[in-house]
Amino acid sequence: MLGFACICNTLKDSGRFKTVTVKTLTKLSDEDQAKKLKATAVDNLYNSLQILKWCKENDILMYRFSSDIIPLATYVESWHWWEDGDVQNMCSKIKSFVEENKIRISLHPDQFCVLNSDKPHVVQNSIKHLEYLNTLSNMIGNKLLIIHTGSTVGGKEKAIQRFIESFSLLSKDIQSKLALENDDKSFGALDVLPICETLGIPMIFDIHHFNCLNTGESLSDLRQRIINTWKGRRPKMHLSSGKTGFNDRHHGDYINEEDYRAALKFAGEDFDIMLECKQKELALLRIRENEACSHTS
DNA sequence: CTCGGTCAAGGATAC
DNA sequence: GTATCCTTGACCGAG
Repeated sequence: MLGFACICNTLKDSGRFKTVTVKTLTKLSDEDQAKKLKATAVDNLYNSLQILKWCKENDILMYRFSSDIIPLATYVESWHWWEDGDVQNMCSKIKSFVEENKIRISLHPDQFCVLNSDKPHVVQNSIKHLEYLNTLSNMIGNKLLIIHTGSTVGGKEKAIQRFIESFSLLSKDIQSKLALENDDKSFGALDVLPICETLGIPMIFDIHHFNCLNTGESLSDLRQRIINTWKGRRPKMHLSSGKTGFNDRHHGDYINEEDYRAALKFAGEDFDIMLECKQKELALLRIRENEACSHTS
């Protein structure tokens, strides 16, 4: 099964997300601030639902939500978004739709969520960010929050220890949703696997990140260990192509043929594949077209 | 209207 | 320490 992330180009404006800047917000009265934040949040939730419906119509049953649905979620104290009736209403519509259609959903915190930072305030902010995403997750029926290990300050060993310490500070609810993904610069598959095994959380295998960062380990050696971290749940992996070549860290617009074949080979019958390329759903549709062509020829 | 500098949030790197 | 870049999509002020 294939899925895509965040934006749906096909839906034009209703396939994207709006946000609010602090600069704009501070020019408004308290009342107008709440109005603006609410209008944006409800709009973003509505658009998320439109994308899910589009997915269903197109037989795409895996989707990753934008993490920016609630604007300035952990920054503004004046509006309790989770207590807003209209927000709750939109969330429950999303939750029902996801459950009825068995769509596999997930959320990624942004890059500034660094659980293993050496700066205590950064860890606190990261936990706040995860708490926001966890609350939203419970409202829309999401069970998977995918994060990276984070910083390497002080060396990888110490950084991993800090990650494990921060993990222990999280609520059980958040812990049960977290999955850890290998990255392309610092923490490779062989760094992430032991952390996942220690903490008992699933590992998201990103095959493009693996291509950018590995120490010569073979895919076949990793495969079963990764599957084991999912403890019977169906594993999920990420796929993208380098913009200018095999191990260019920048993501390309589409998935190229060789990368797709390699991912399919790794996935076998076991993994769902989340596409992470610039052209989102268009890349997924292109893969399908190519497969249809090769079947008929 | 379009364009391009800017934006809550962190980190890595070079000096 | 400080400056600068990484990186993403949308904002927003200038023209």
